[in-house]
Amino acid sequence: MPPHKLDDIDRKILAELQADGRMTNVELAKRVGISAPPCLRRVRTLEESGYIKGYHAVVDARALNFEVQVFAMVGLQSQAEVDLSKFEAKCREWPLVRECHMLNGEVDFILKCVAPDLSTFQSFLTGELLSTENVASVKTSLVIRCAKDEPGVPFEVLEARLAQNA
Amino acid sequence: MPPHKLDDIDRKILAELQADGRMTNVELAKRVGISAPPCLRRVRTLEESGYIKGYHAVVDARALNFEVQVFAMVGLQSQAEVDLSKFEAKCREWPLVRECHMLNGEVDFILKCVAPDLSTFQSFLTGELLSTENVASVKTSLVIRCAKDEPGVPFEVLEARLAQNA
DNA sequence: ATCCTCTTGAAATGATCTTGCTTAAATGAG
DNA sequence: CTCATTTAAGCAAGATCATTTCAAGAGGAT
Repeated sequence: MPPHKLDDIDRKILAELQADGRMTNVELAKRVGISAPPCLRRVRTLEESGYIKGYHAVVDARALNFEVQVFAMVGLQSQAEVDLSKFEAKCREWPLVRECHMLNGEVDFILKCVAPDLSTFQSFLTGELLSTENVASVKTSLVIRCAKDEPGVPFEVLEARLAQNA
Repeated sequence: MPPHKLDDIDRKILAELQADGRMTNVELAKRVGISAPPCLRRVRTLEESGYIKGYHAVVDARALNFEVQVFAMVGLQSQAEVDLSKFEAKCREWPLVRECHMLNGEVDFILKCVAPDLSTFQSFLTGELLSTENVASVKTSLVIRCAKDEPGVPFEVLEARLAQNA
């Protein structure tokens, strides 16, 4: 159910819910300029057709004593599809690994990891990551601080493109 | 208002809302084992004390024609605090840059970027990023595919640690 | 022009949110 | 150990919101 042309209102809904996922439907309807029932129908449609993949609360990791965030650049020995998939499956099992992206270039994967402290991460690194078969090299970088963290789509850019094509 | 000791119920609430940020309060209350009013009070407290930093809908970037995702490793010439801050401010202004993390090691920053297509990204890269003062080097890697993307805290790990300390 | 389809908005109903109050349990001082 | 204090739970009520139903209007095709 992927196609389903979006109109301006749909995009506004997506932008609003991306900014505040707990907004009530009446508030959302008011902001996008339609009444509540059609607004709710649109939201449901956007959910069912996959434009909205879920809703999440952003929890402060540091407040929960996860002090350490690390990017790990991983190189594998074999890049055969089977081996790539095996490594990805491992990543999905490791709770400390929150993101796993396959890249082009010299590095095969980049992982974003969290841990309560450095020693916890180190034991994961040596005990799990580095001792996984097919892992050739791992280069890690500690996150000192985060200047921006806004996952999602820049709707400003999207609107600009649409205005241009009109 | 950062302190405010969390108990088991609070952690359950955080875990549930991280998994489904749009859950109704009565459903949440049922899951964590208390009635609705105290549950809502706890959620409000968690929000006000900063444990919950916000709620967001996850929008499918690809469905909105953002086909390209790139990690950019940036090195600066000067690492004086003023210059670091200047670069971070730039990143906050660039809509294509969704995340900006300062790292230790040879690379100063890692950026996660999105773009509708490669050419859009390339013009951003050459026209903006590379022509910014103080930027010494940029190495980019295209994301081929994403095997895991679960921002947030691994509550399984948190619970395991607490059980151990008990 | 007429029918068909699709979407909207108003109204109604049921569920949820939210507040104030009461009560019970936990904590500490004497 | 007892009592005062504090903290949080549950209950009940009104307000708000979600969701369904349905009639009406816009747009397209015949």
